[in-house]
Amino acid sequence: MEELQGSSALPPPLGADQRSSQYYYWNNNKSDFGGDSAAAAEDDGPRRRRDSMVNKLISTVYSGPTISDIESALSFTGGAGDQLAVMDTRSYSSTAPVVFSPEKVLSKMENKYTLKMKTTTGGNAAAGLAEDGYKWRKYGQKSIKNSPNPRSYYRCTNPRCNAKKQVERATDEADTLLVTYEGLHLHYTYSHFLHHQQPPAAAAVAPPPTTPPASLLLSSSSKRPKLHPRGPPTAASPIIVDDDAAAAAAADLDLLLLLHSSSSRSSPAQEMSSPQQVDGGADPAAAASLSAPAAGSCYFDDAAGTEPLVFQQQEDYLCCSIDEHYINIEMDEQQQQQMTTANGLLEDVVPLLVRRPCSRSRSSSSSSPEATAATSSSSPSLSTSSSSVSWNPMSPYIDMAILSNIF
DNA sequence: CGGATTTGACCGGCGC
DNA sequence: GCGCCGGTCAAATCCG
Ligand SMILES: [Zn+2]
Repeated sequence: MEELQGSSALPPPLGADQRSSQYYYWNNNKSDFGGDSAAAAEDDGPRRRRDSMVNKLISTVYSGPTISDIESALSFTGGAGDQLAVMDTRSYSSTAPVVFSPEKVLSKMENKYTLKMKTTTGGNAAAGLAEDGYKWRKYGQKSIKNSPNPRSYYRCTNPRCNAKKQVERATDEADTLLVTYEGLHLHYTYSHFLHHQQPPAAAAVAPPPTTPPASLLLSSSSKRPKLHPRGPPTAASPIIVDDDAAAAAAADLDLLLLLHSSSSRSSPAQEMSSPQQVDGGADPAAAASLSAPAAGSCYFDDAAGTEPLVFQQQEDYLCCSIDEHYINIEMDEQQQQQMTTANGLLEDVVPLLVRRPCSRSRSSSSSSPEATAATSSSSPSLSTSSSSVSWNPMSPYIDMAILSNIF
């Protein structure tokens, strides 16, 4: 794995292609990143900046889409650009039958978001997992037009999961990786089980009590889907339980579990408020750093809000703020720990968090260094300490849809 | 031997 | 319609 970039060539700064549209696109400014996974090799040097620095850098880098993009994207969902979120929520709402086909839903809308993270190795590496807790199999690598670094493509190894991610190294910062996630995992992370000790099998089979009848929603498409030549995959039908599947899924709890657990932490009622309402004013600049050692910033991929928004999770579990370009998420290590273990992944959780509007604040915290030196063998390892995320506006809706079906 | 990578071919979308 | 490009496939290869 590794290798890659010899990179010498250097890219013009810029700009060459940028499209902003409703798909994804991250920083257009500096257009190169790089990539590849594996963390490999990097590490040297004096690069260990404070996270705030990182955030700063990251922030300066972004120059993507704007509010209009969001709107257009949103309109796609049927809204007029603003509060449609609420509407959507409603429509999906509770009354909906418990039938939903993740495959369908997921395929329908784009669900992508990118994270910028420093390369650091985390403990998961040892377990052979990526920093994000999932296990990925690389299925391709390609060099990108104006980027010196190649982009690698990974797919979740879980047979019934079609989550994908692409990784490239940031152009200028060797220690920064841009990871774009696409699709939600239909299962818990492996680390989740690991942390719960107990044989995975046992854990998998015995979902937490609080769990809704998630088992009923397991995808019936057990392992077949993957590794199979392009067959009419979409034949997806409502999901039905399939004991088989359940059994097979060692680490395969349903997505629902994940969503449920994370959402349970906040008042559902609040969820109804419009997720992306824009409120003018607010100076992003005013940032109060919380006592969060770790912070990450996220920005919309295709849609960068122009107005600062801030969302905060209720139990002060997390705090997110969105300024012109990104959403900053703050949490301490403990929280991160929880997020990545008990609740699934940051990756999955983020979209949910964003749905909770709240007070505004900005982040700028520094995090504790903590990096472990290990090197992971599988997929790139990233540090959880700081990351910026950007996702397509659409993604929240997916969650919403699913959630509402649950509640 | 099985699973993960590597890597060039293949393909579909898009802009010209 | 053509060619550029990013994303995937898949055969060959690597590795434990
Ligand atoms: Zn997965």
